[in-house]
Amino acid sequence: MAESMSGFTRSYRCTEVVNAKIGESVVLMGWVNKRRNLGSLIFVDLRDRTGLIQLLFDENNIGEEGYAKAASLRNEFVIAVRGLVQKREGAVNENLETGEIEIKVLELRILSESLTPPFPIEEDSQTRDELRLKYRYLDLRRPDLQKNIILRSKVAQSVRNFMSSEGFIAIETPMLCRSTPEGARDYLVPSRVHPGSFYALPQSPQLFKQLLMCAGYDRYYQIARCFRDEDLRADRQPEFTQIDMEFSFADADTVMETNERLIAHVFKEILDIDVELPLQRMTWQEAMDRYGSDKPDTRFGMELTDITKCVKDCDFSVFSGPANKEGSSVRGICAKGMASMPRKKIDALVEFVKGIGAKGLAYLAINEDGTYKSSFAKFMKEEELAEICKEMGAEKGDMMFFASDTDKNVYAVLGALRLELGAQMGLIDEDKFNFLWVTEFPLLEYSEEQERWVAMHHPFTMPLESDICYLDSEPWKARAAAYDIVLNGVELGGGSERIYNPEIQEKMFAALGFTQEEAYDRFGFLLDAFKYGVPPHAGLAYGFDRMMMLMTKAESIRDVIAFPKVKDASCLMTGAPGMVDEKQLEELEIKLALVEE
RNA sequence: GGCCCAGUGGCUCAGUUGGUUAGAGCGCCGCCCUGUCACGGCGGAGGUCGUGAGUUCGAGUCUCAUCUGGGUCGCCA
Repeated sequence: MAESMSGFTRSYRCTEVVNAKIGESVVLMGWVNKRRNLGSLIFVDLRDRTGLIQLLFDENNIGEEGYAKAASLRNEFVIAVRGLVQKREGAVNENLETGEIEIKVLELRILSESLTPPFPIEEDSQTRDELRLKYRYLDLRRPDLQKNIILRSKVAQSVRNFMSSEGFIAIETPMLCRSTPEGARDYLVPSRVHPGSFYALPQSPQLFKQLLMCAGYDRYYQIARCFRDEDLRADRQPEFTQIDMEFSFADADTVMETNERLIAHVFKEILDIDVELPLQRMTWQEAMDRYGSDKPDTRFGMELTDITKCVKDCDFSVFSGPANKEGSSVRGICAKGMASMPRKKIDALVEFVKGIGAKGLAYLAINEDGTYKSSFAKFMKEEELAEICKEMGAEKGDMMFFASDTDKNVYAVLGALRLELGAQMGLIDEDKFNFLWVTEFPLLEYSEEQERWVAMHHPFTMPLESDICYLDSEPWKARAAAYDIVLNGVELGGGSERIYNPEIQEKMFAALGFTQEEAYDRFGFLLDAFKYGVPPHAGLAYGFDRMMMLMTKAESIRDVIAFPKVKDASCLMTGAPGMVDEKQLEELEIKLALVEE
């Protein structure tokens, strides 16, 4: 039977009862974490979000009836106790924050009973995700998850404090928006008042924050929920949170400088980590050439080397073909001391890169005796091999891998292989936090699917001033005044200077293949706004969930979000998304035409 | 949409080349126990192996399909 807590007022959370409270009469409430019944003595570990404290039930203190009630306690019962804080008579528990004390219970109330939980409520859960997510409210009781969720709150508060102190104004932007044609798929919300019309949930507050700059708010920020109807990943949820900001009268340098201080502030306050400023900066081209990635993990070396010029004239057509083709190249990475890598492991790496889109993987090892072990040496002259080794900086005992293809594919393959080898060889220092800025992204990238150029960042990104001249004739050559902040090989956030000149904006739309009408139909309100006095502006947005993953070293984004969704974007706890009543559809004037497989 | 991995009592797993009543630890239930904290001791309940079909004298074990979850490629301005 559930009892009332009437007359009881909780005096502390569990671990707030410290040694100094010995002798004090306290009221505690929480969950039964563990009971140990010794016959004439019962110990209960009481748990709340702060941790554990031991309760002692002794018939001499609590009476026969109270003792019987204590014996009936089971895990996850919610109880209230009144008692005295005392120094433990038995051994101290070194593993417990409150290990030197315990509560001699004088009165017990069972506020709520519990079924036996479907899985243990404990740290480092071994239970499969499916079950944990179905009973998320139980999973969220586990200390490690509580730690992450509470840390998330602290980080958000730390960000707010910093932004506020820098003169940023917190403004909320709409969740019911207009669907935009660029970018990810939108989540759509049907309008009842306008049958056949739909709102879209925001993929980001991009346009609204730019309009806030037009409106003179000068500096804006928001911890904003965003939505993208795309497939999930270990670090991607359909709804996610951005730390979003925009600056007026500011350029890229101001945005980067301010955000470096934000990062340093948060990491110092939350993790007591000193981030050395200024952060390293690297152009996109340099990042691709050195790491094969626009979000390089700089915690280890093993950088890419371009050997195109070494193999231009060789007889190995896999190399010489791309080596003599515009936009293609041959590049390699050198795994130090891995020459004796067994055949089986090499084959596994070949399979790995095939998954990235490589046709194959060439390798060249220099054995300790100076001879070669290679998949292609037989096609090459001795001096050509020596030239490659020299260019690669390889020595006896080293293993080299090569990719030859379009630059894009070579970067992708070697970038991924580098990370894989780095992990396999234990080169990554997990305690490091390596930040850097990647700058000067290409303005456009070609979409094979849409068979046109699309904005790499978004269509409102300012080209570098020096590259504006390319917009009319060769827009693919233009670089953007865009920047990403990267941490340990993860894109933490990104931003850009924005176009505030309607003429440049129209050129941009033209480069993207929009007609004047299409551009005005979708973004007319923004283009119009630019006609009424718009300050130069720039901004940035962080993926807050990813930031939390890195700060907590979580392997899955689900470990830093209270109620995450699974791979097919459904919620195992609530069953969302679900069917709706016929009546609801009627009101929306929507008829389903489900296609049967 | 493609590829890969997993699915055996409440939880986590084991289950030999397909062969008689499918095992273990934890948890759960009962009894005993005054200082435990992974409490201890004794006893007990509980699964037909995600689902369906097939191969076979015989399938947890092989085949196919399917469902569920995870990872990844495509996708994610």
